Amino acid sequence: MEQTQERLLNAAAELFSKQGYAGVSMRDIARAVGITQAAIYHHFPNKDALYIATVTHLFEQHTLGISKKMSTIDDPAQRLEVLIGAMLEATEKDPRFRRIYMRELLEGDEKKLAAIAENAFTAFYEPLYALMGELAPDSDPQLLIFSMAGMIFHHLEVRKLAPHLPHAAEGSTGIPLLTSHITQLFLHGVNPA
Amino acid sequence: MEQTQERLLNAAAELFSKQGYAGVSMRDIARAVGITQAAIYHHFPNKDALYIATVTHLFEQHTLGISKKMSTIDDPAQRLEVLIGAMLEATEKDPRFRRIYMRELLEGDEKKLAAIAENAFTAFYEPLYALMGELAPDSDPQLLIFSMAGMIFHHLEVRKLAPHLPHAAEGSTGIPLLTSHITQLFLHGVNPA
DNA sequence: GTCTATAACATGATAGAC
DNA sequence: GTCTATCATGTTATAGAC
Repeated sequence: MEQTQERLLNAAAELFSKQGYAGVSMRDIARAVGITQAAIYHHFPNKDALYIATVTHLFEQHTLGISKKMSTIDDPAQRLEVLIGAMLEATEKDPRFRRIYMRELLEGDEKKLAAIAENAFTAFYEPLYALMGELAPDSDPQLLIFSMAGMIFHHLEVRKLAPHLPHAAEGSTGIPLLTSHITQLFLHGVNPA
Repeated sequence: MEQTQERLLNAAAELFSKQGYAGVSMRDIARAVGITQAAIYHHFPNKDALYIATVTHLFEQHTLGISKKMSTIDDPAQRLEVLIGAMLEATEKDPRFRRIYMRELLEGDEKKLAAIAENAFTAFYEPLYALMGELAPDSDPQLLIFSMAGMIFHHLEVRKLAPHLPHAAEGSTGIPLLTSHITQLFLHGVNPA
């Protein structure tokens, strides 16, 4: 069973994303996989390494498909819409990526953030950076990336809160609607002429 | 010293917002205030009660003067810029509110979120809703609010990660620059004609 | 590759002196 | 109101059998 490592990574992703690093014990993860806590140490040297491997694995899984989807499209505006739609779809289907990302921004120490940035994020970041350069050669690409990502993540993150606010929409907000909302806002602002 | 309770709440807010519930021990909080761990139990019956009191206190404190700042301005676009600037400034000056908000979105149960929405957000939410209605009568105000909030929060949240990404900007990104970036993007999109 | 056993330490909470 | 001392439990990690 070489696949134990894979199962560990998946169980860990589920637990860490929901309960955070400190909120999950090695026993919790072992129990989820059906082995004892000590056995984990055959696959990973310590909790920290398991966590970093988990995050890396999760980021790789998620960013790969999106990058591929983008690479076939020439028109920048169209590529943007595909990117936004793909990110929304991916993180709705599997919220673990988005939760870990948010968590790391909240409590990640410098060392963990550096590891994540290097191991998991750089490959995904480059095509985004290029896209923003094409869309708006005179703006700061990083600012644009962060604005886009902030909208995407927050719309999904806020779904649990939204129904409790005044003027709550009757139906739930679907991915296609969010995709076009964010794309239009990003391209043309609040009131397209 | 009746103020020990207040100091406990402030220290707890700082620590919980940074490290999460499970990531903070009663000893950590006690040390930050300069008393022993056992002494906390004179003020709060257990860790859970301390956490809930902390969040409530923080959200009450943060029932913002932002609404007031907005209320004096007639022009919607100008009001938007003031709002964005004020939110950026407030949550940079005291990141605890923003962090606890993000944290509650991540792991808050339905009951807590409902309480937060009603007690802390409704009063702040209404003028935003009105502003979006003025700016874009044909768009969904809630979607616009979430997009705006997502950008604001994410730009500040991502600051720790940004230096580790490729093409990292040389200088740090200041509030005035972020304010104009978000405002312009929100009003006119990526490439204002 | 997984187990049992255990070391070494951290944690939430309580008891009782002052 | 705060202290010291303590308890019971949970934690990461290691050692060694199978």
